[in-house]
Amino acid sequence: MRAKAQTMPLLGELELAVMDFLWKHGPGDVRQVHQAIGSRRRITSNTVQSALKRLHDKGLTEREKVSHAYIYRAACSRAAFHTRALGQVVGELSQGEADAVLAAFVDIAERAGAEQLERLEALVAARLNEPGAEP
Amino acid sequence: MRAKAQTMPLLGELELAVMDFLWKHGPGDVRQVHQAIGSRRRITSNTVQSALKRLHDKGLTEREKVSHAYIYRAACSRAAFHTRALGQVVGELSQGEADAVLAAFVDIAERAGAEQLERLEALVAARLNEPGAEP
DNA sequence: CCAGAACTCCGACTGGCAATCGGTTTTTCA
DNA sequence: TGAAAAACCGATTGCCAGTCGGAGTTCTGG
Repeated sequence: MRAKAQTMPLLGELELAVMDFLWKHGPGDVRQVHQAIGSRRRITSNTVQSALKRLHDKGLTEREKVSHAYIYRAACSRAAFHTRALGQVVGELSQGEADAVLAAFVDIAERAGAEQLERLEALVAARLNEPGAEP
Repeated sequence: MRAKAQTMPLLGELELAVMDFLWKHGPGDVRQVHQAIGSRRRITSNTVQSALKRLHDKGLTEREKVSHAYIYRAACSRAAFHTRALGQVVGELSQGEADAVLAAFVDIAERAGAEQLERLEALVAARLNEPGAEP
């Protein structure tokens, strides 16, 4: 029964919320993360800790033991994560149909507003002009 | 235990293969699909039928009973599906960070080759010039 | 020095989904 | 009418996220 094996980079909702917190507010311990996103969900800090742990197992967070508690921080930037996640989905979709994926993305950008299309245009232009450069 | 609830458009590997077949070769019955993608995987046609059925439950295939057998066909174009799937992932990722997603996508396009970047540029330009128009 | 607070770890359970079949019923048609 | 082809149903397996409870571990203040 294969399927989700190579699908590692996709996260659950709580996991994503946790990463979001780390990206927005920087490193934090379980208490802080739970305070920020866990308490309003009515979940125990244990649940938050499990999420942090799973994220750590997946290599998405790094941690450092400060006294007796771990301080977690995102192991990659939001941008890098986006690239990985999108890349994965795109890879699954574009079985030799790269064009279709490009078109689909442009659709989405357009739907998000004309200004997004313009931003996209600018980004592409920038890349075309100067190759090489990553986060 | 929420999480994958709104994540409907994401498919398993077999399901994706089945959709791929339908997009490439047009409508087909269980036998044909199994012949094409199931036999080389050493799975019974029952398994293929289950996949087709699940896809039908999800609204991704439509079917018509021809004599006693169903003829399945994709309920949406590959492009539409790509747009939905990508849109979903993008939506999950871009919690107010639309820009980052755009940049990530450009990264991917670039990684796929400079010609992809140029295609992307062309697509964007086309959209900017004439708004409105879809398959 | 020690009790209790603050943490971490581990394991269990639930719910859900894809894959995969086997067995049963229904439909065809020679 | 009876065998063959199909559809349908339901069970099983594996995996994963979410959620805790409880059992150790480490501080820390009195």
